[in-house]
Amino acid sequence: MTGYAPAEAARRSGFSLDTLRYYEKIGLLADVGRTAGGQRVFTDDDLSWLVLFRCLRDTGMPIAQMCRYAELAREGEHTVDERRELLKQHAAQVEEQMLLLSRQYEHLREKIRFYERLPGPTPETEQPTATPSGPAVSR
Amino acid sequence: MTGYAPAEAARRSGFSLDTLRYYEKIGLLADVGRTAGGQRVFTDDDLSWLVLFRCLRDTGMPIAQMCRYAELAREGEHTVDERRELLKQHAAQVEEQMLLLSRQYEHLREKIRFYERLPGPTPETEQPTATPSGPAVSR
DNA sequence: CCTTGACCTGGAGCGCACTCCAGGTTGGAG
DNA sequence: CTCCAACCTGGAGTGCGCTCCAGGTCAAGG
Repeated sequence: MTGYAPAEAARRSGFSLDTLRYYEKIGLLADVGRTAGGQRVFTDDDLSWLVLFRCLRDTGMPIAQMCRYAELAREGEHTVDERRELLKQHAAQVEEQMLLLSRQYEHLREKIRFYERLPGPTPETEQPTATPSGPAVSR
Repeated sequence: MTGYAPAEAARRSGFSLDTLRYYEKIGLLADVGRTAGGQRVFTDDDLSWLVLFRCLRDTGMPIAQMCRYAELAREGEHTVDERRELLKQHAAQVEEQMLLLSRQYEHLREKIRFYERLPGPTPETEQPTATPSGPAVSR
């Protein structure tokens, strides 16, 4: 019921005004209300969509796919299966992403440990990944 | 000692040929060897740099920062402190990133659970985030 | 020697997700 | 009623990280 002015919606969603307008322009966020004079009024429903978009965006979903999802949702109840599948597929990709990220994070930590084992600028050779910890070549 | 042809280096590093050339062009990868005729020859050292770049890239470090790191490394041993700090700062950002990612992943899972609780296309209203699970507004 | 596939260069182009701008309108406070 | 900050529109511009291209060169097998 409560309506939010653009600035307030931006503040609450964490998206910029321009991004909100952009999302509407490309049809990601549809049917945003307007005042008589044409200024946008965001509802709680719009806000919860934005929360979802933030979640999907933060997890790396491309905008095109978010559009697809939103479109399906607008099409009605008979698309729930497809929507669920879309989200499940995305979740699987996020899992992969998390795995890769934590693996690479470990490499990074190892490299930092290497730097911490040499207290000050020592003489001698410098290799980038030559933390003596295994074969340098990955895959 | 072993030298790798461009295609082999690409295969081993997982970067495309174009990307390897690009990295050299912008000075990220420096002093790549050449044959008499001008064709690149990658060393194991180059390869280990590429492994590092892959790690940093996969964890979201912008190229400019990788360049900074590489430049420092080329400057010599007196930059180890700065290099360590650079990596530590990045690691901190990666931690944040992982936290955000897993939090948003949880939201995603919750949404999927919501979809799984409704077995087939049910009638009635459809709300995007209206998993009855708390305030919709996240900030 | 000839062929052919891998390689070279400089530079243009691309896809994504915004972000910025000019020039005009709206609407609530005083 | 006046003011001015917040808003509107369409469209151009940006930053990043590649990716592609044309037109030429290299080098190993036959």
